[in-house]
Amino acid sequence: MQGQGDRVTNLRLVDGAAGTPARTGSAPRPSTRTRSTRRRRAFGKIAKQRSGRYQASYLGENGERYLAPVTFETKGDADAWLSMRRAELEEHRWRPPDPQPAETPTLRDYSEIWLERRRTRDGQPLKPRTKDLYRILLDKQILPTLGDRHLADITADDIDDWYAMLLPAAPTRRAHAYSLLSTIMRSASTGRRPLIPDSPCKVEHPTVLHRTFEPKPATPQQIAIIVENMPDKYQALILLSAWCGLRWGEVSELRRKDLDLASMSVRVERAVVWRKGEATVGTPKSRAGVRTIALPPNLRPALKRHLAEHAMPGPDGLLFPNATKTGHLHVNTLSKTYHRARQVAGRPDLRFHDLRHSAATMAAQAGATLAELMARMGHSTAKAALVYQHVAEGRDRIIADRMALLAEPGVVQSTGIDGPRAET
DNA sequence: ATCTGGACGACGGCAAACTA
DNA sequence: TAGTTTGCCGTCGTCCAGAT
Repeated sequence: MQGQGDRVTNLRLVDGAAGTPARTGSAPRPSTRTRSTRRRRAFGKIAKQRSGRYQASYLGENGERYLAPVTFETKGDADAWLSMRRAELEEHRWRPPDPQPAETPTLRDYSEIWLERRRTRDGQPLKPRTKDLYRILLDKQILPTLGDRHLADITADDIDDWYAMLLPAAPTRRAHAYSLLSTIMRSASTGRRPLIPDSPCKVEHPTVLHRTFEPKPATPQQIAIIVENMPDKYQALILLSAWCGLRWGEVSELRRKDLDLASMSVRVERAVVWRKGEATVGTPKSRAGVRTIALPPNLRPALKRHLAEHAMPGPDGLLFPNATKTGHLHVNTLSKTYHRARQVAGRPDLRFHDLRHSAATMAAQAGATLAELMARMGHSTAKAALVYQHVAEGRDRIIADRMALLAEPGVVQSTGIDGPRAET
């Protein structure tokens, strides 16, 4: 049904296609040639373009002239296409082509290519997790509703309706889906050869409102209780997460060579990502994630014991291998024991990642400057680190109290803060 | 034979972090 | 700041080994 031709009113679009190869999903490619090319044409017209390609047109039942949606490489191909239209007319199968331009690909076709070719701003392919997410968003949220629509047919109203239909109960997913569709449509409307004049994604305030992030750090006492209640082989892992702020992907990729008990430091230069049951070692989340962190001396005995009893052998031996000692530890492995341990510590709300927040808060309370905190946590922007500085602002009270001591020597005041010190 | 708990994979969901 | 990219969390289900 598609590909019979377009009204002359769509001439501009057709002209735009002249000189370019036939677009996908357009006219069926004729495979046969007719013998009538030398005779005067009884049906339709074939015009040679400046590009050297051939453009076919014919009169429909309604007397209106229709152009083939693509130009042809040879005159024979154009002729064959006309023969097919002629047969349709003679057998009364002919229908006027869809008034909407049909030569833009469907959203499904376009997004498949888009996903394969997409590069981040620095020219890298998408990370596997991101590609997985986009795949799911396309398959579950976007394509079932809009996949068969041609790009040029999708209106802002369609997008509004689709957006309204998405489950508001899952705001993040909804925002992601919209954001992805918006990006794809923008790609289609820009570049060297835009397929549509403008992106139809016009939803106002589509993105989820960012909540203010409030870390609820654990105290050193709570951390100690959690550690005590973890199986022996995971205790050092909790300590490193809670005191050095390592992310899960970072701590589970640590190897013997990364840990230096002589200088009491740990080197973070790799992270592991799980995808479809497979662990992949890559770079940390950000470039600033590569760092060396000084270890609080209080961790030494536990780390030493861990190296002796649980880590895999050799400099490349994983510090925290899986049960069979054949590979990386899966995050879910810890969940049950960790949940039990945090319950005992009276902190059922403390997620594993909050251990990292605890480390940052303690570092800030111990007097780390913004730059020191960023380096320690592997933050590349100040935004995240500032949160912890804010949390530790009680330090200002201490400073003020101590300043008062300077004025009144001999008067001892409580600081009111029993905050942790990195050197304890 | 049944139960229990550890390990871990899949998946839906949210938040953190980065960048223009 | 908005938009984009990436990682983490909780839950459910399955498999398996050891205990009852």
